[in-house]
Amino acid sequence: MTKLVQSRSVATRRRLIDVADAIAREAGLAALRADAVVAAAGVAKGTFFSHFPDKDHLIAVLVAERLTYRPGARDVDALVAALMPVFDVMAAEPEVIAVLARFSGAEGSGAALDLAICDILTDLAGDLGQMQALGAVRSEPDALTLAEGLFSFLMYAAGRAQCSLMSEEHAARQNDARALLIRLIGNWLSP
Amino acid sequence: MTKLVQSRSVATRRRLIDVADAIAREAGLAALRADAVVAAAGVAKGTFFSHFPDKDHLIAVLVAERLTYRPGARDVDALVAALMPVFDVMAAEPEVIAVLARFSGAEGSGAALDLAICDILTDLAGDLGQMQALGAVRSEPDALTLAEGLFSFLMYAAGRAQCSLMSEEHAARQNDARALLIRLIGNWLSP
DNA sequence: GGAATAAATTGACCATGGTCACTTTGCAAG
DNA sequence: CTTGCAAAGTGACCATGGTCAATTTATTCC
Repeated sequence: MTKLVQSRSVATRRRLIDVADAIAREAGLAALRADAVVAAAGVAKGTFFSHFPDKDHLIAVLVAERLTYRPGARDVDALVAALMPVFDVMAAEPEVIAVLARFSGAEGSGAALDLAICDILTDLAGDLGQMQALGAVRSEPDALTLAEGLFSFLMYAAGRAQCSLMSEEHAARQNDARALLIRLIGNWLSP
Repeated sequence: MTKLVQSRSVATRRRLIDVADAIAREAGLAALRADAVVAAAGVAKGTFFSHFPDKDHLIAVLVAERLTYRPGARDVDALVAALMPVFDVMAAEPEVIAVLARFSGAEGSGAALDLAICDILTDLAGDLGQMQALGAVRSEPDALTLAEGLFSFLMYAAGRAQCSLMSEEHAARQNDARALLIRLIGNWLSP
């Protein structure tokens, strides 16, 4: 009664993801076209959508592979530093937030992304638990709740970082959002 | 050098919004089709997109009109109660979150939605300022920062409330998300 | 090997959002 | 009134995401 997946299938799936990742890194997620992926991967359109319910699910996989949190922080500054790579990925392109907003909740929708987020929350909660024991952060809400709060700040600040305009002003907004994020985190964790 | 907008134009725009709102309330935002709006409003497709850069901008207007916060809360419980209508709107349909995620940041993108959110943040900050003076909430971060934190919790919890499945399980998730939200808010505001 | 069944893939086709060169309408000055 | 110009509106057309009945490829069992 198991599904029985052929190796050919996982290879095709892998190829689709890799090709899409290459295009996305080259031209940005916004420029990702299903046709282009399909052409570069050497498969038909239908194959794409038999592997992913829709394009966003593929993007979710790409985003999931980008989102990584390195655990080990034992004070707030280190934690903030460790969260910056996550924030940078979130704030880099509007599509990331769109996909996060769509899949960050409903278990079983964005599969890969769900898992990635879940992992991050777990790792974060782990670190926060340690920090609570050390008295580095407030002890009142449980570590997981603290972690969820942090994650919501990340998403909010990343949304704030988006800007339709270019370079200079964009950089300014990024900094604004980063400052906002750090302020929120500080106040959220302080004992 | 002012733009000079004809009354005919504002009438058309209003009609588009009203028609779209009617359809959205009847069949849901997900079922909103540009063609349907255009047909019901009695205008051509091009007119739609000369009034709104894309469909999301129209949806943003609809959402903006739904989002309202009644100021006046002087303790945390009252505040939570006052935020529930906002949460309900956010959590009602996935499209709401999508549009919020896209427009909640970049000033000048979602115009109407930007303003609505800005209003809410201002009103919230006002109430929080009063509450700080009364000692009902922590006084350390400024009221606006507290308000932004609350808003980020709202969005996060609303995202969590989404579920691909139906009625019963959906209701359960809604409650989970609501409990999460209340927990986050409580810990965020407690002195 | 050769059915029989299941998994994977195909590509023509459709739905829908969005564009743009052109037409029509409103308005102000002569 | 008419002429000129800007605002508003039009609809054929295009781009792209997504569908599905039909086809090809793998696997299992005899």
